[in-house]
Amino acid sequence: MNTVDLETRLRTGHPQELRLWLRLLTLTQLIERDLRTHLREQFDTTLARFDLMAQLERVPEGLRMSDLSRRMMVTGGNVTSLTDQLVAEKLVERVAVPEDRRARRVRLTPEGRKHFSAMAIMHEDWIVESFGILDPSEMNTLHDILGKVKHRLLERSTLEIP
Amino acid sequence: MNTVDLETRLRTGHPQELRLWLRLLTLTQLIERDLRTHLREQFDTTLARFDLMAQLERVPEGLRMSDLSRRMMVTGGNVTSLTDQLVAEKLVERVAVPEDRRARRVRLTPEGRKHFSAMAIMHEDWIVESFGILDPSEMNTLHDILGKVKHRLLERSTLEIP
DNA sequence: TATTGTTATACTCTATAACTATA
DNA sequence: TATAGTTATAGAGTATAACAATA
Repeated sequence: MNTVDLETRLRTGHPQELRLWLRLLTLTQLIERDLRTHLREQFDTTLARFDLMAQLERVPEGLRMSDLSRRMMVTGGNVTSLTDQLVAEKLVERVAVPEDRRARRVRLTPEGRKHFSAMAIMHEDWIVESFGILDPSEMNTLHDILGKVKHRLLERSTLEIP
Repeated sequence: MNTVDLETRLRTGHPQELRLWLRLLTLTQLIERDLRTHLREQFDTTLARFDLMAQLERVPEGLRMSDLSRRMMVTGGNVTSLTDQLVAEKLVERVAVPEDRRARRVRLTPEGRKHFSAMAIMHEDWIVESFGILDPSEMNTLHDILGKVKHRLLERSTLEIP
């Protein structure tokens, strides 16, 4: 790909925040595209399905549809659709919730867990490779500063909900 | 490929790069969703159309379809489609390129320029608001560190093109 | 009545590939 | 032959709204 990109149009006169945002957006798009390609070519899956499985990975008993929806920040209908696909692939299963007969929990099958582990290792490698130019202190700094922005945005949207 | 056994790898916890990536992705998604909502509600447009107009803003004579494609990092068919929409709204226009009768240049119409200015002001405000919690030196640091990663990724993908 | 999850639908964004008209 | 742009199509991702079952 060429080095001309979204940022090119910016010269002077734009606030620092805007330059920062465009850099953030460009970088995220670059990495995300890479990940999608890798996931499709090597595991015939998508980022959304991978993310759903990642949510389930450390919760052996599974998560409710509503939990998945909240954690993945997408609406319920989408979680149903993604779950249907993964059920068809026998990678996750829906189980009843005794306390609430409306709800269902979704959890990885043994096969799904195994499959996810293989994907996760590759995924980590791709990510490590992407950020490989940074030293640990730079990564820490980045993580912390991004955290400040993220937490403020989350606070704000929570306040707007009522 | 990786021959480290699955369990060993999983027990060591997630690398710093992965935590960093998830934070970057979440934050970008939060801001992007916000922007899309604002652009739809207040200007009845999309981020892709906004981006296309932003590319044209500082190039009064316009850009070729191929330039737009490269700068926006999307394939040509998409640029044609986005341009069609903006032409229908009378915000951009296609003009002939005398030196090459296959090519066309796309440029903002006077109306498009005026409309874009209004959007750009609001857009900047939303972005400034999003990053408002950071002080200038933090923004600088962020910008620089992100730049290192971005430029490395771009170099890498450029090398892969031939 | 409110909530959990499902179904149905529609739109945006994107890639791929076949096509045309020039070069 | 190669390039610029278009057309057609498909799939991912998402939101909205109406709905059924249960609380």
